[in-house]
Amino acid sequence: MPELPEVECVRRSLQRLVAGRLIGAVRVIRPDIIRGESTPGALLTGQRITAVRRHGKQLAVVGSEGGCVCVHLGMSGQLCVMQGLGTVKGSSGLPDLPPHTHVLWRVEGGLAVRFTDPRRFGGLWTFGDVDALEAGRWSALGPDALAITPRRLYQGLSATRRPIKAALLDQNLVAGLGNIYVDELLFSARLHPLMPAAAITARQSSGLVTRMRTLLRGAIDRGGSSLRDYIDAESRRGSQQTRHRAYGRSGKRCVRRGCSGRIETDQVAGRTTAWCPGCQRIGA
DNA sequence: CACCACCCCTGGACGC
DNA sequence: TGCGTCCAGGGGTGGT
Repeated sequence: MPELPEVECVRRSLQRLVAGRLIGAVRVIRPDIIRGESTPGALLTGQRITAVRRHGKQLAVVGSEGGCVCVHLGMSGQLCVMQGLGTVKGSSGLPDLPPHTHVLWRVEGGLAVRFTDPRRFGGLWTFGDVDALEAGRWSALGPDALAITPRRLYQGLSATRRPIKAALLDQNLVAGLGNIYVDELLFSARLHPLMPAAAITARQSSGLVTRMRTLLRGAIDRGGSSLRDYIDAESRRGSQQTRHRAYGRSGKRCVRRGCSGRIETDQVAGRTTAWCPGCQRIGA
């Protein structure tokens, strides 16, 4: 579900609400979504949350004893802070949890953080420390999409024969873009999704980096794209979906002034891809 | 090595 | 109302 802007919004809301607080207990409802050690200690019980970090679409909750839990939301995952758990609710003494809640952390101050994921494409990965996460799970990821340099993107794109859409979706090349934001980025840069990645010029590549930053930062400012079920850790929806110019606009008129094209869709790199045949070109 | 097809799961929208 | 089909923002893996 979530791409870089949505994951960053979750990170910020978690940071605001639970950073500095002590994790009191953890309840694991579905153990099979956890990879690595799944003891209470590995899940940060007894540790204070010192930071919530992000690389691409992945989050890492870091504990005061060095422990680290990497969270990947997949397509349908949510990390949500629940409030008002200071008092006992219901006869069971447990809060009403939404379906598909797999892990629940109790946090100091009557709070709880729940990980919910109906499709279970997401999951949790525990590490002894941040270094182990970076040397392990995050080591193959490319630079974060908000930090990649024009030179690095150019090198990455030049080295593959794939269409540019497939290359930009590859998290090992650049981390954080998904199907929505790649289509929006290519629309913004007027590049056709089937253009061979290696055909890009250094100039076009640095233009892509500039547009990528503007697009992603703007989306973060608007709280991300809420197409169906995306909400941040405070259950807030975003509004970036109202700004999409290619994604989800199949058959509609291109919004560019002077362009008479209609948005077309087809499968590229196994994903539904939307572009304007009028202003997105393979060459120049 | 690089790439593609396929698989993993559930829920919502739609057609009959 | 109910059932079948298709589709969805994620990634990993095995085969060519």
